[in-house]
Amino acid sequence: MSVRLVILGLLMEGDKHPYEISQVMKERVMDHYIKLPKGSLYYAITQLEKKEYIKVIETVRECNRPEKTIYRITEAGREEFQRLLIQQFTSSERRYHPLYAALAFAKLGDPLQIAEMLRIQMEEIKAGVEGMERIYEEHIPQVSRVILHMMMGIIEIGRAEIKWLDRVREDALAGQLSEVGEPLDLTDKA
Amino acid sequence: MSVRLVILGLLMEGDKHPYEISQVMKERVMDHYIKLPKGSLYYAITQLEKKEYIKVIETVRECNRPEKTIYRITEAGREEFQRLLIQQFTSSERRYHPLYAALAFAKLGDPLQIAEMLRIQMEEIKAGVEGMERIYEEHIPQVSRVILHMMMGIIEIGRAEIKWLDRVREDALAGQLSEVGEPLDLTDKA
DNA sequence: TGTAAAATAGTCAAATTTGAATATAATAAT
DNA sequence: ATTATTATATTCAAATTTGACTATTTTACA
Repeated sequence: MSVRLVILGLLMEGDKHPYEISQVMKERVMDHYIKLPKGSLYYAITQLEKKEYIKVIETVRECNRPEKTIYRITEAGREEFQRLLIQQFTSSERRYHPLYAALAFAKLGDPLQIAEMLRIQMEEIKAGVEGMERIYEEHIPQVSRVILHMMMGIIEIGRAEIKWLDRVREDALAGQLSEVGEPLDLTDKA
Repeated sequence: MSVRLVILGLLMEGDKHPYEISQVMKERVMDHYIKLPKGSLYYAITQLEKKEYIKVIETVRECNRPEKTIYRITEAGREEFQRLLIQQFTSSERRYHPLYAALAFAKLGDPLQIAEMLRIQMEEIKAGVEGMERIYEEHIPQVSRVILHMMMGIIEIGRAEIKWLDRVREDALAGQLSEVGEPLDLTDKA
């Protein structure tokens, strides 16, 4: 799972406590492209410690704050990281867009309501793409090309989704979603 | 969750036993765009029955096969279906490509190995897209436009991913993934 | 004729994910 | 001065997912 990859990857740079991992991810806008809920973070930390891929270095208490438990990656952890990196690169996990399931049953819903919901979806995706475009521009001088590539991937996949949903929405507005035997017109109007 | 939507959606067409739901999904190639492992299917059935969205109609035993428990959707179930359909259409669940996490830590891996893994990924995606293109062509005369739209979405998102990964791979081969401050060249070479 | 594979139908323990709850301190706002 | 919000830091129960296992029948095939 990517959670472990991220934890080990960030610990490769230096010792950290779990909350700090979460912070670093935000600073580097990783939370925009990697999912890591807190529950999963602490759970994964426990698992990694059990398997001795990481170990506790010290527990610090500043002021009256809760204790911070600082972890360090072990030699076995570094090997595990390489394994996980390859696994992540070769993962053939399929991703299912929630709208696939929705569209599969669209005939049982109200076309105009569907058109409206698609419009909102498109706006959300557009907002996400524009946000990532800004982040991309800001990061050009600072980050490596591979990170820029990754961001550009998010942008272009988002753009493809918008084009796609725009066609579906037009059809919904025209009340043609349920028509059978009519091939789609895919001429690019953009 | 989409599992419940699918179960209720298929039961809207008529009574079925769990295994039959699984079969119908395969016949309609839904397994290509909706994830529904068996464990989750039976779990969801139990949950839906608890909440009385579906009820047992009869248990049949043919020959010496295991019993088939046949379910029917209730009136409350039909209402729940409409609720779930809207929820699915308005879901803003973000989808995280496994390669995002992989690329975020690519600097800690071997560039040539990464290029090779990206090549394999691209081939897998290409195979998926070509498979869906065939399914699309075959289904044109039989299914509603909304289903064609959905399939075309899968195809076009896949194509966008291939173009994206092709650029990343070129950079990996050129050993440029870790370079900082170099904007990407996005001129379309296709 | 034997035997391997695929289809039928479902169960279950274990791993994981989710999201809310806990507790305190610092900062901002009215 | 008081209230609200954000930040720090973690825990936990409950819901869900996974994937392997059970058991039988039918079909393919050598």
